[in-house]
Amino acid sequence: MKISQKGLYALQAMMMLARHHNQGAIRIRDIAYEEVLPEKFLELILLELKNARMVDSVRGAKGGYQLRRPPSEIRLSEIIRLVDGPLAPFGDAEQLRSLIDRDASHRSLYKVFLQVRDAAAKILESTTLADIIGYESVEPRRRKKKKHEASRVLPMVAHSGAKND
Amino acid sequence: MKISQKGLYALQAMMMLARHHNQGAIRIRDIAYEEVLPEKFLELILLELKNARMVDSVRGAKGGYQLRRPPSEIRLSEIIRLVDGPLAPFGDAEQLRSLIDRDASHRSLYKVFLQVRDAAAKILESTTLADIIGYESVEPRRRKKKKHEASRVLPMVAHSGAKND
DNA sequence: ATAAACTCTAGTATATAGATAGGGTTTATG
DNA sequence: CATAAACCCTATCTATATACTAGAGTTTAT
Repeated sequence: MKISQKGLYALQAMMMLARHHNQGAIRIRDIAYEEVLPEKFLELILLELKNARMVDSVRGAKGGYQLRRPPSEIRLSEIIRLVDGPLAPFGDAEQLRSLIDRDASHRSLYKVFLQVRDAAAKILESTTLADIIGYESVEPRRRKKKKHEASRVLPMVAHSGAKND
Repeated sequence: MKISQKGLYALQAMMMLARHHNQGAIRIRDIAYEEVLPEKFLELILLELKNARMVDSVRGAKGGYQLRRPPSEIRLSEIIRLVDGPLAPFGDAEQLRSLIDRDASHRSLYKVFLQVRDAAAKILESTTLADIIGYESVEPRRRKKKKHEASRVLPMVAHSGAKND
């Protein structure tokens, strides 16, 4: 899975709308300004998000966009899948499972691909917009922090390999 | 990270060479035939693998390619990074760490990207060619096949709101 | 000498990415 | 009810990447 510039814009726009949740409709122009995104391109992205029923639009003067569900119910995986396609590094999960069943000589390779996909899915399906917005939202209820996802303030600099990619 | 067709070809070629390790130089033609890959395209890929010192070539008549190191010392991550670039879903690990340090308003988002990258790296850096040519020997886990999803003729299906990615 | 085989530089067709342009439609508001 | 604000929608454009193909050049076994 590759997250494109467009995918990043979509995530940023959704984060912005999450920060302004239940403040009514937000204009494209304001999203573009606050997140520093190309306005006309953002328009297309928001249209796509609307057609996917992740946001609602209000047309006409005083119009704009707003989240259709609370930030805590919008997973990063939804946004990424919509804009950039499957989370699998090759094909999609169903294709991989099919190849694992049918292609004996590359079975183990496809199993590894599926492992990678599952690892990504696990992270992106369990992270919501509420988890990643700095917040101070007008949301009535506070977000509860789960113990096992301790707030890591420092960057994870000590990871597996020494490589940068 | 996205694995391209070319990346898949590279992995398949390396798996073939691993299966024939220390059987001397293998001709491009034989790799292409056994793995069913376009010969001239494969030629370019092998050249790239050679320049990256992952394989050795023997020129002239009776020439061919062979692995430079034993299969157990060649990680899938090396091959993928060479052909398809960084494992991170966006940018590379160094860029992400820099963004985490500098871009306060998107810090948490980039942290998630880095988590995804680390998860992929963990898998791909710990899996070697020896692990995946194993001929059912090293079976990490069995996939159980459901009967109703048995035969499928894999269409390259466009992604929509599917659950399969 | 010759043919087998890798080496290397180009070229090509198609798709995707990342936008921009502009007219159409809807709606608040005075 | 006129008008401007704002979303809606289709079209177009440029650059780059992807997935190959072609062919001349070089090396080496026999």
